Amino acid sequence: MPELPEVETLRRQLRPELIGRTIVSGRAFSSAKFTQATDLVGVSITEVTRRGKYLLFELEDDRELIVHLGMTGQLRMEPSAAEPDQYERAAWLLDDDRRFVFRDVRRFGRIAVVDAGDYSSLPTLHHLGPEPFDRALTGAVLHAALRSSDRRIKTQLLSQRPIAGVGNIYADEAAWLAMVNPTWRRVTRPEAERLLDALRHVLADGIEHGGTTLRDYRTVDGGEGEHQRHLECYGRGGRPCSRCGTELVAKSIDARTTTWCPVCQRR
DNA sequence: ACTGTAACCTGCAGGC
DNA sequence: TGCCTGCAGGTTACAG
Repeated sequence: MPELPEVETLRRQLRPELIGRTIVSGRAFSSAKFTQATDLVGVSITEVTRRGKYLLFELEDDRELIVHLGMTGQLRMEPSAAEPDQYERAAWLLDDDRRFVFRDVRRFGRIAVVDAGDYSSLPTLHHLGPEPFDRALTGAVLHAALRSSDRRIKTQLLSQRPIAGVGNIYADEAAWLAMVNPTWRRVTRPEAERLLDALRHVLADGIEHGGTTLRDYRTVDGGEGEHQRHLECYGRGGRPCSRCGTELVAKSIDARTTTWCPVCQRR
């Protein structure tokens, strides 16, 4: 499910519910990916932040609870009496008699409890690139980052190194908007400028629309996002480009389906 | 240090 | 109806 707009939507919804709440107890599905959820007893949440696709719950004891949603993760608030379903992977009982629940059908998600700021156990977070809306991230900075590798632009974006939080949907959307071909291995400085503008544009739109619900993604209240109604490129292979009418092409690029317009996204 | 590939999981849609 | 294959918002371990 979850790219930056989906995770940011959840962060904004969870923050007022969780700040100041004390975790009474935690339970977890019996897999090392989730069992650290049980390490939190009698500790309160002081802030809810985000880096890329990672949700960070700051705790009063200078630790952080980190949640990554994988492909199918969901976060919910429930009354403590609610029946857990078979896909619940972690749940925390709060001092207001509600449960904060992590549900994840495919179990690609992950729960970690770390000392504040110590991300060495999560390689992608540890080496995460700048936030898309960080003012220090300029076209020149993105250009330099993309030049440091010969991998395809799409692959580099998905690596989380040049910029944080971009996944398959928003990578295809931004490349289309910027008229940059995702299969290129190098971009010019002006192309990098356009790509950064486009990334910011599609991510901001995604947040504005509460995220993209294709299958599993749900907001905290169980609702769907709206951004799937605004997609111009992702998932539209074989259909006409809304800019020029040419049939969009979909091919597997480094094992991820990638869609682009062979006319607009051409030099 | 970097890169490509397989692996981790389950559900669902489409073809036969 | 049922079986089989391929595909899905991601990250990470491992081999070269």
